[in-house]
Amino acid sequence: MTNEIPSKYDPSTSEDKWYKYWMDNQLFKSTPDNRPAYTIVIPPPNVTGVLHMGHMLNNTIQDLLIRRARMRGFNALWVPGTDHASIATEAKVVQKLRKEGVKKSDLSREDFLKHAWEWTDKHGGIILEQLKKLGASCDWDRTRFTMDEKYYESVIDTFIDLYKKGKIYRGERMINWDPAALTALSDEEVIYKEINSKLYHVSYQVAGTNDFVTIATTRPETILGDTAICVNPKDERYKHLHGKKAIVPLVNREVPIIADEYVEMEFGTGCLKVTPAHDMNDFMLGEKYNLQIINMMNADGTISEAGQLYVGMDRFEVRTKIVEDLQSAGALVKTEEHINKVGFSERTDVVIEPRLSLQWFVDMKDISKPALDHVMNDDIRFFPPKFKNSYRNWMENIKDWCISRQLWWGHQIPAWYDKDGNYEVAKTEEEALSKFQAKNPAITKADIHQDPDVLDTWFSSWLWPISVFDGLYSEDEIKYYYPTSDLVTAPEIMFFWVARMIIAGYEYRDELPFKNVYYTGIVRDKQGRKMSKSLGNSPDPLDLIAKYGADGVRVGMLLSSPAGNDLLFDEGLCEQGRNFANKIWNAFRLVKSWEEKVDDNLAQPESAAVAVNWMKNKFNQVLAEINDDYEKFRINEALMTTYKLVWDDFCAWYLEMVKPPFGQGMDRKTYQESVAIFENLLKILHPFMPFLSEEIWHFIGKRKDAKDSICVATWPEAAAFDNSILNAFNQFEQIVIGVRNVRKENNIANKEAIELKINKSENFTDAFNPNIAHLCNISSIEFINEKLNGCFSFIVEGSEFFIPFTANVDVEAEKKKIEEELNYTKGFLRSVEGKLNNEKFVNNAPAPVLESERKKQADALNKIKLLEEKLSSLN
RNA sequence: GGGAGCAUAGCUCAGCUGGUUCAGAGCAUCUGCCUUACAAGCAGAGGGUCACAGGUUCGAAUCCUGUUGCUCCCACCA
Repeated sequence: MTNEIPSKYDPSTSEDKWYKYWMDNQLFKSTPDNRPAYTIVIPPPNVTGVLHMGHMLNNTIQDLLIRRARMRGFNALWVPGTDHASIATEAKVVQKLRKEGVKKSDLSREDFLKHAWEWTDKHGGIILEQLKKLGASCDWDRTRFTMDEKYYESVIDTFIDLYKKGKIYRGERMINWDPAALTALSDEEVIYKEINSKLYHVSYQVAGTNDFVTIATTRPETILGDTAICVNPKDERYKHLHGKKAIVPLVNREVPIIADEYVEMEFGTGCLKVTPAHDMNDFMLGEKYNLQIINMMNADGTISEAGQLYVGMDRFEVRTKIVEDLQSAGALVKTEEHINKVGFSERTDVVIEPRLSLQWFVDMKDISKPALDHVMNDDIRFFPPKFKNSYRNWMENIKDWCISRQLWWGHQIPAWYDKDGNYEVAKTEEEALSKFQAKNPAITKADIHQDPDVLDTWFSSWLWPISVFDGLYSEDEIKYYYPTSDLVTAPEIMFFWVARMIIAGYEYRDELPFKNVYYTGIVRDKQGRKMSKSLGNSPDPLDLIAKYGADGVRVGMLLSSPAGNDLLFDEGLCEQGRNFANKIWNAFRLVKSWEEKVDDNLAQPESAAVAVNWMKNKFNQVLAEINDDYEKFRINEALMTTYKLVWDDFCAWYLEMVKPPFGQGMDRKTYQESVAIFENLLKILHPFMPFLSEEIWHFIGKRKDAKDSICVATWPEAAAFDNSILNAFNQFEQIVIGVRNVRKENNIANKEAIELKINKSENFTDAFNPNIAHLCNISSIEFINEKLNGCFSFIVEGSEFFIPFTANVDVEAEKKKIEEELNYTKGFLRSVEGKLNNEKFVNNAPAPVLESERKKQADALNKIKLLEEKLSSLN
């Protein structure tokens, strides 16, 4: 029978089968009942995204947590879904249209959105299908999308609510402007890169004199917008200039020379040109000194009419041109090489332009307070906790959130404007109109228009843990599932997303959105580079699954990724996972083969009874460790502990101990016990390896009915364990290793039965005697009270073990070995006695430590005695 | 510039509030084995001044100080 089961586990035939089985039997479905809820909401991937290694790691961990919770009797719900990813998706649609020769500006908003929805329908959900390959046990009937009708509504309601509370305002601010996407970006969407650029020294004439003052700038094109020169008030070099005016070259504008501590005297010339419309800090100076603001650039990065010169030219062309012109005008003093950091758009990778514009903001100061406090006091726990520091740092210095984006794909801002620029925030056009009419009855629909901008994507995803339930389901559902239990995400989006969800949670439910946040690391390649599509160093997760099986990949990913630490990914890890699956598979083949060997006439051998008892205790001991690891989110530890339990304790020791001798039958009791133990192992393996564990589950032991899936099997109950049997096993293990070493060193074949004589010490336990004979091919065990000559021997815990010499004995090698052990033990004794002879140690060390040192001393003395006797017996 | 963290075997990491010769695990490496579940396997072995220098202590990988090297986050100097 066994030979009908292939010796290699083949995931490809089993994985799709079991996923279908889970779906058919609706095992991932959740509706409220009287069990406690355990909820995870997926960090929604971009709707048109494709699964990458980061998703793999992240979702494997979520699946692991949810599967374990399900088995532990929780009503486990994992809510899947996708994010509309406003700017990323819009950029892709624009790009696709461009390839078709269509410009966004040629389309109406409605037509563009039609294309965007087509794109979304075509690519959306691919990633969710990929997650199924991984084994993700989401309740797919609850799949949500941030642009679903109900979700859309809750986003709009939130905006209106915050506006009414005075937490949303509209204001003219310096924002990060993406001149390619033509939209504002939040600070978090700007990537700073070090760039080799040039520092241009340009001289400005001091008005009414023949004096010149030299400034340094990396952006000479902004000279067109200069409205001041600034020096440090303490700077002796420039004191004579205070209150004077300077003439901006080329445009010949007179601007004030102001003094402010902001200027660093050491940098450049210590003299700064001020362009309030095109630099964050200059804007600040502009406000402080009431400077003129000249917006000399258009939205697309070309020079505006206000710039006077180079109108319509691109900002980078102008940079080259203006340098030439400054040179011809004799205003360019010199050019230095300079490394500085320049902000780039995360999405379009063009240089960000600081830009003054009217945008919508959320006032974060008050609403973020509870979110800070509840993380700091561990109401919401972070794993690893070190991330609390950066969280605190960000929250304490939180700035208002610019939430408007000049895009079409997203939640359109519910504000309407009349022709004079007055606005009303309302849910519908009708409502807005009536608000306008209350002030001016003459206004008609034709006079007002909705704000064309949409909201920042994160303004919808910050509601995710609430809004996946909100609207579609009853308030009872939210009460049941919210707060969710654990959130698994990347530290990179701690501010974008995690912090804001916590803020929204307290603002809208007056409660935390989740209890624990587990931060995964970044998946890197062997050289430590982040795995990314553009670098081409990321394997396709689906290829990996095809090669190693989903279980193999899951194990591979989890083996080396402690919370918050980066995962250095290497295919070897998946190989290890696959090998582990195969090991379990073969253990299954062995146990399965016993099924038909069961002989009711056979009594359970004593060795098997001992092994079963030990294995049960061992299991309980390890289970306690694993449960503890899970509590602390030490997932890789839980896996490694499980791995060793299965591979070493179960396969290498237990199965060998209960395996009947060749050609003999199996007693029913041992068989049943073995199946029961195996089933328990499968249960703790299931969160790591859902497919394999399900496959074996159905072919070992009896299943009640079709729905008797391991997914819903009960997690083993933690039970007490007997340390004495575990200690006895350790002694037994050393004895077996001792015998194996004697065999190996002296070329005694395993097939050759040998005699073993034991001179017991008081520490010797008899519990495993039958197993020694069984595992080591011992023909007879005899207990003696003397030293034997002419034997190989070894010592375990004071007991001496003798194996009669065979023909090919190497006495010298044997002596050398004993001498080595003797030296080691003497050295050990010296170190122990060194302590014990130290008066200060004896006086200061606590009693238990002293006692243990004394015991070590006694044991060592005894061992030395035995070894010396042994050595002399060989002479 | 501000903040956080890290440095232990070739690699990835454990090592909790100082106390087993405390220096560990897995992988990798090496040496034997196709032993009737598994060569995707079995049995063994080697491998580390715990970054460096001081200090506290009877005792330090563990606590303190400094040095060096690395990583991340935040801010952004024209």
